[in-house]
Amino acid sequence: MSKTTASDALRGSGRVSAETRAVVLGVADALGYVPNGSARHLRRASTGAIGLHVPEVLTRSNYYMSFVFGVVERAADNDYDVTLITSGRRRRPPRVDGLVLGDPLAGDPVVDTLMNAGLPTVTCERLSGGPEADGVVWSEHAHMVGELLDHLYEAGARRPALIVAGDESDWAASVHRGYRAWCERHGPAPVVRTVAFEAAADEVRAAARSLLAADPGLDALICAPAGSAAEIMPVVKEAGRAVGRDLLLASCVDSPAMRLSDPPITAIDLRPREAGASCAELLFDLLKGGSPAGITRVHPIELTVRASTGR
Amino acid sequence: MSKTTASDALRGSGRVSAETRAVVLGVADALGYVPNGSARHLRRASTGAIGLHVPEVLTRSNYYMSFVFGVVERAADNDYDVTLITSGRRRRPPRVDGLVLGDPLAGDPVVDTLMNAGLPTVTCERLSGGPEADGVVWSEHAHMVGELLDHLYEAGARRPALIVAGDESDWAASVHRGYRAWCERHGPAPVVRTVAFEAAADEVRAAARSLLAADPGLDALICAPAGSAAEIMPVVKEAGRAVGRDLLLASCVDSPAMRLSDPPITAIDLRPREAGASCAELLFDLLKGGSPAGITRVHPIELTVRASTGR
DNA sequence: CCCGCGTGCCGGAACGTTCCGGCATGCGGG
DNA sequence: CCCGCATGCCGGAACGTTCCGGCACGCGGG
Repeated sequence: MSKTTASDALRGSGRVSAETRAVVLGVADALGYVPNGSARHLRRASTGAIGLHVPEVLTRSNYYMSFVFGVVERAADNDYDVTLITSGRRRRPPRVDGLVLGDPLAGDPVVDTLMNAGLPTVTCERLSGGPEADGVVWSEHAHMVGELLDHLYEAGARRPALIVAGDESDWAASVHRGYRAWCERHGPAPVVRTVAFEAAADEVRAAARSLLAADPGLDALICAPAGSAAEIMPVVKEAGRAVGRDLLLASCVDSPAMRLSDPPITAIDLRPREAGASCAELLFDLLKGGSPAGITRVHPIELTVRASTGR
Repeated sequence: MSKTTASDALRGSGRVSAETRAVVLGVADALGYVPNGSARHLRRASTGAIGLHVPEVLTRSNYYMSFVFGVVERAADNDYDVTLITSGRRRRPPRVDGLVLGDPLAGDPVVDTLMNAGLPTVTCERLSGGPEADGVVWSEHAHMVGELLDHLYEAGARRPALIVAGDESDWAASVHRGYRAWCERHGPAPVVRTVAFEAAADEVRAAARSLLAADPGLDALICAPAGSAAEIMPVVKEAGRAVGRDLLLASCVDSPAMRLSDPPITAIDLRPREAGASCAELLFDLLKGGSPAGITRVHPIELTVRASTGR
């Protein structure tokens, strides 16, 4: 019983008779053998892990939490570990076989470093401005914002405004674009306020206040940043407006806070867990050579209508 | 120039003259040399990574998100990677040097597996019932709940009730214990409703509704589960109560949702990021042999008073 | 009978690092 | 002068796995 035979039996490779394999598996199990990852990866010139980076945004959205769990789940299916990469002081290139970047922000130094690490990389949404990743999973936000605006229009809104983050995030840029395109098609002049991607509630509230004060004719408001639609509720009340009645309100990111708001807020369900899984899956396809570099996949999203847009 | 000398120079070990070291470092830098982690770990019989598990709770709290970032940050300081371990189908023991378990729930099969993996382990809060981890970081929740109740008492509350998760979480158990101890000291009969650790909003609301209906004399309510205090707002209004006036409301877990609620809700700031960092730090102390197994550390928490308890 | 081939198994090298022991040199003290 | 020791450097083995090439055996066909 040589190590080679044992190795072949355990991995199901090479030429081993069925009975020998059974014996090997039995013994391995009895001895509680577990292969040494470092040795395996040394030999195979791989690491058995993928890196995951998400913007460190401390909002009340569970978007990234779900996204992360999606990535980890799919990685586990492929017998890969997931190593978190944060924006802290970075040392040498991370010891991983590939990278998943959730919502990479243009200008983020960590993102730049990672994109230039020479590793197979998948981004969730494009990195605007920068180089294209080897794989991209994206959703049709612009289109979906159009559908959302159609829905608001049907519910009676004629002057919808938008609060959105800046263009460093491709997601925000798409939302913005979709909004302007819709306005172009349907006549109303765009009314937009831009806030920081990681905007605190105060900033979003100030934007909402300014919008409501500037234009009393405003009859609908789309709050793009995660969780922010719920946060501007007090401002709306303060302005004497009733959400779902004389002001329709919607969010571009669904979350429990939307469902549980009073009234519940219409939102776009980005299905973050599935998005994470899709990113991981695409990365493994790239690693296995099953997909060519430069591939993109569309991740479907859904509009969830609630009382805040007049049911 | 032998590999040994190069290795010694790069790691700053062995006997190498200053000038040789300088040369080695210079060349390594020029060539863009980065040591192979697998080979290093194979030789050293380590993995260079720690495992991190948190309950997969999809609430609107950013507690675990912050906790995770705290762990990753401190691990990076120690040149360690962090591998996420979720509740998905587990395979062989994870390839890590140690484990951090955030809020391990008694009866969680993944937690049991990890605790029995024979790896150095640190838990944030105890694992009630199970074996003790090699290191524990905990906070004085029971005491802090006492302080919170003192504060409510000063604000006029005489019949405070509690909504809390079950005892599978040591945190919830401590909160519960602190509440009962305070009642013991101050006279009022305890009024408690228990919900699931991962309770959805509906369940918490039902508990709140039941409490308010059962006892009209109730003048304060502590909602322990993360985020839930904000979620029961509609129920309170529905019952014709005014938060901060005739019903004081507080949460045992602070979050943006508490700060941004209307009125803002008094809450206990658990300082999750620091808690994560503390767990990682304790684990590294254990790994280095600097601390004996069985050690515990107290993580300080703070009461943040807001308008929901009458300013 | 002999050759060729398929099957089952194995030895050895290789992956890149660390560590143990040893060698050469130079210097100071007895 | 010789011995001992400190310093600087190095060779080789080892970590546990995978993979290449090869060996032995049995069988079927020419």
